[in-house]
Amino acid sequence: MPLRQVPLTKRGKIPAATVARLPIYYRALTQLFEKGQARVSSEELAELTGVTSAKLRKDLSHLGTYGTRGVGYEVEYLRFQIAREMGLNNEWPVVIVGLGNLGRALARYGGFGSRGFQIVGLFDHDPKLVGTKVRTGKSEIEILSAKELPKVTKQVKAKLGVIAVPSEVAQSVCDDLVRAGVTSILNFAPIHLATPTGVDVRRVDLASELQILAFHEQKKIEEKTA
Amino acid sequence: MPLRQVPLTKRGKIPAATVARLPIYYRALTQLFEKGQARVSSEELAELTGVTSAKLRKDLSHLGTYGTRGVGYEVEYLRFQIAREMGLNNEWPVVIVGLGNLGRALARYGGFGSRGFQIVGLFDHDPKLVGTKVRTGKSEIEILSAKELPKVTKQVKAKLGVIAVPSEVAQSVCDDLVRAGVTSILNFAPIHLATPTGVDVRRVDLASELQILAFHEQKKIEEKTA
DNA sequence: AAGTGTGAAATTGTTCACAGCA
DNA sequence: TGCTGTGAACAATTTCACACTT
Repeated sequence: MPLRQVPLTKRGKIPAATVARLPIYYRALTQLFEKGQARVSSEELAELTGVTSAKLRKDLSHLGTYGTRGVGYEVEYLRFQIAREMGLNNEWPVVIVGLGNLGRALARYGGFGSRGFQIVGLFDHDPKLVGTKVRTGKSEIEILSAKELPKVTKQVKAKLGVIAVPSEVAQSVCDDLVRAGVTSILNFAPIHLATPTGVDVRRVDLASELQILAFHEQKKIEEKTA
Repeated sequence: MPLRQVPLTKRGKIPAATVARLPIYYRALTQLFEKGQARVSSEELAELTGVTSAKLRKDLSHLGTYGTRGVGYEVEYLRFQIAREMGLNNEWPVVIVGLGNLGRALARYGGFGSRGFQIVGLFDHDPKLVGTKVRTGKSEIEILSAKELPKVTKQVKAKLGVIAVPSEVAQSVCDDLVRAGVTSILNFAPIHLATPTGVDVRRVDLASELQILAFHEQKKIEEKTA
């Protein structure tokens, strides 16, 4: 009987709403850590991240009991626990498909390269782009033809893929990625991608975000003229 | 007593979760419209947008009763109603602050300029960028010094602002925008912005999205080794 | 005394299932 | 007959408030 792996947490499923907030907490804790602050209260961390202190405590309680009553949380320790829970101590290989304005911005964006993610493949089907190089965080990386996608993605064992191509080809790119073994996709095309179960897709839609804000703006105006 | 404005809907507050999905429906309806399809069922539109048909019908029921039992929805009519509800028939002036990789990608991104949003101001404090021009959808627009932000933003009456600057200066840029009359902010900096009540902020955090995916990836791996 | 951890209550969002209309 | 619109059941999330620990 093999020795059972030490459980990462007290094995309760973490609610999706909580998972979506962990990166924000992680970010704030990193700032505090870099500032040299050793301890933080739920009240202070909540303030910093724009949630209520009760919500923050409830969120953290799903990971384990990492605080001290009457005192607060150790910044470094809590930061480490969140990183571990989120898998940020691993280095995740990521491929990006589509290197137009947005794709190139993403490739160059330091935030990806720096924390747990390494860009290992850039693909585009525009012959003018293929062969050119893009400076990502630390290194330069060459844009490959979209035809190379299946082979290269399998080779580097990338499980995470970013889609930054026009809507019309997004589904077909998605299919290629899934066939190549990608099981988590960040989709910047403003359409719904059909995927087999087991593949996670998160959509980031820049125009939608503005539209949601416009909706609220309109409500503000209506209130005034009501 | 002035004549009361015709109410846009049967005046019930639309749930936030529904509002967040309206842009997706709108997008799909636009596609159908451009394809020349006149009618659509909740089942078909749901499929296209990745929601269940029951959820879709419930969402639409908050706007009004725009369908026909036994038949479905008129694509063009429903599209118009959603656009109206979201304020997309207005043209919203938008300013973008920060024209690094991401800001420039946003400025050039056709999706903004095309539907209901017009970029009316670009600001950066890097002297190397100030004075250069960026091609947005239809026109070219010059990057102005961040010092001009308060004056120009007020002048053009922009209520929507996009923040694409480094975290360290995001709060101060936010304060400037709010003072200049902006009441809705799309924030790409990975920090929480403190704003007065009445100002809406939506945060889009690219690294967070990848981290959430990494979390799910890790769970998949744990399942296999469990 | 201070501040976490957590049941219980309240709120919000989703799914079900079917009445009602074209 | 087919498909919408919607109450009612259910599920998820947030908030409350306080027992508990240091």
